[in-house]
Amino acid sequence: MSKPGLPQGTRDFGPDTVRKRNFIFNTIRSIFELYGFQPLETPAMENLETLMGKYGEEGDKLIFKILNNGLNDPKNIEKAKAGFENVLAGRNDKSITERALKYDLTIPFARYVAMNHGQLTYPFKRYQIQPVWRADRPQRGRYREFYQCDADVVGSTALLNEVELLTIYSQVFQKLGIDVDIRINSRKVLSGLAEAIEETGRMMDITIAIDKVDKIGVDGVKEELRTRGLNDNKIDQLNGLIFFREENRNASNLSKFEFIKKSALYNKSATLQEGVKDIEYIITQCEASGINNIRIDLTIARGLNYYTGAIVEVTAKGVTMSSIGGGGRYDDLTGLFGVPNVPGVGISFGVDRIYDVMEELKLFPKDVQVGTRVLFFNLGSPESLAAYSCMQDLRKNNIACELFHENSKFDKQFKYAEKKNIPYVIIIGSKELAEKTAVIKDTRTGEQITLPIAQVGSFSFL
RNA sequence: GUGAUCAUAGCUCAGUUGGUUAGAGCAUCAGAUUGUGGUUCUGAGGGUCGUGGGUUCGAGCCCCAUUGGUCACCCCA
Repeated sequence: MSKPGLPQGTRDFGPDTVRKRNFIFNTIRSIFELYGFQPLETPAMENLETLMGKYGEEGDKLIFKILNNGLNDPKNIEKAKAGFENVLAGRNDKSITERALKYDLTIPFARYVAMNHGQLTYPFKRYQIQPVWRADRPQRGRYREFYQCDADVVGSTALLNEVELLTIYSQVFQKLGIDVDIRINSRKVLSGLAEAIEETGRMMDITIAIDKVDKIGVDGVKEELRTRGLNDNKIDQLNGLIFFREENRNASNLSKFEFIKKSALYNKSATLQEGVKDIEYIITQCEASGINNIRIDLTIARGLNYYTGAIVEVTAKGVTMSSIGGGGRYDDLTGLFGVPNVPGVGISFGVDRIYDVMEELKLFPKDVQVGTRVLFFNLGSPESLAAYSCMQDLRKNNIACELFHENSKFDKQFKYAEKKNIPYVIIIGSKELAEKTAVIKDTRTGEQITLPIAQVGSFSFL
């Protein structure tokens, strides 16, 4: 038997980590609930065909496929061999695999909406907190199993939904203490730009290229556009807007809008105008309610295929970590599953990256580590029986406590309390037992008081 | 999927051009100290050097493969 291990890109979470993660989950969940979203859960696996083709070419490659059972059954072997040839040719084959681990929460949600659209009350607002899996090569901030926390609204085209979702972003990150940039763009703007330079078919090429401006700079983007088949004339037309980002990074949103509207391309595409107006509305509304960390950014693209309207991406300031949240509007996601005309918009929180950011910036409050509030010392048989009954009284009052498992030295029992970050110890020894008292000690301050045992239950362990 | 880099005690790491029984700090356990901890002192346990091959008289060190971590690309939460 060799040493046990974990599959690449997966992790165990110890007690401390789980508590910190729960702090994030609880924060997000409470805000989702506050805004009227309802919980939903879907299976870890979906039928492969539900997922395929929804995330772009790259996305399809990263879907974890599940091998069918019973391939070695004599009656399946011939079919499996033929199917495997198909797989080797780079295609999927139902005789080999027909299920896969879910890749995100949005597509399974769309599948759910399509299956239940008759029963749902629209607009349907749901939130979902579950793991997803991607067969990516792991690196910083990238895992093969990670949690997403999504909130989506389907059945409404109102931009008010976008405003509300952005408000949720703002509020959650404020509660977590993370200073963030929320960048917004619209697929309409991107496709409008492609339309304006008469390259409608190259919209993805254009967006992928300009999305890299942070990394490779303006000249790099131009080169990338060139290799993706745009001629210099068209690149120059886009150039103004690419430079727009570089040179006016910190300009106000208002001046950015003016800049875009002045652009020669603006009048060439109704889609572009529509996109700009959408964003203008969203930002104006957000700013009106005091949210001022949303910036228009023409270079965010978002890789997922299904977005059609506003798109948004959240990054943390002060750390080198890619986006910790993202989302956008999709006009017809359920159409892929046979139910047309159900528009939606949603956001996602990447809990694992949020965790990494909070760890790096030391943003977790100290008290998330407190589980047990009171440790009863074990000082012998009759003493521990008295302690046990006192402890049960506290537990009835909802105070988490435990009795040290054996009669060990004081030193050892104190160290246990210290390690587990337990704020109070209660000492009932032979002297206290005789006097029917207990010593309550605050391990943080070292202060201690002696109380009659009967009064311990009414002590406030803060 | 492509490329780079790393892997030595529970943790963080030393380990010289390949040379005898592989070290330190922290942690753990025991004792100095049998009712008030986090200090100090003394001692102890713990590693077939990620795994599998190879070169060599001899490998923690060199070579190949493999697994895992990290980083970049691709892409993304």
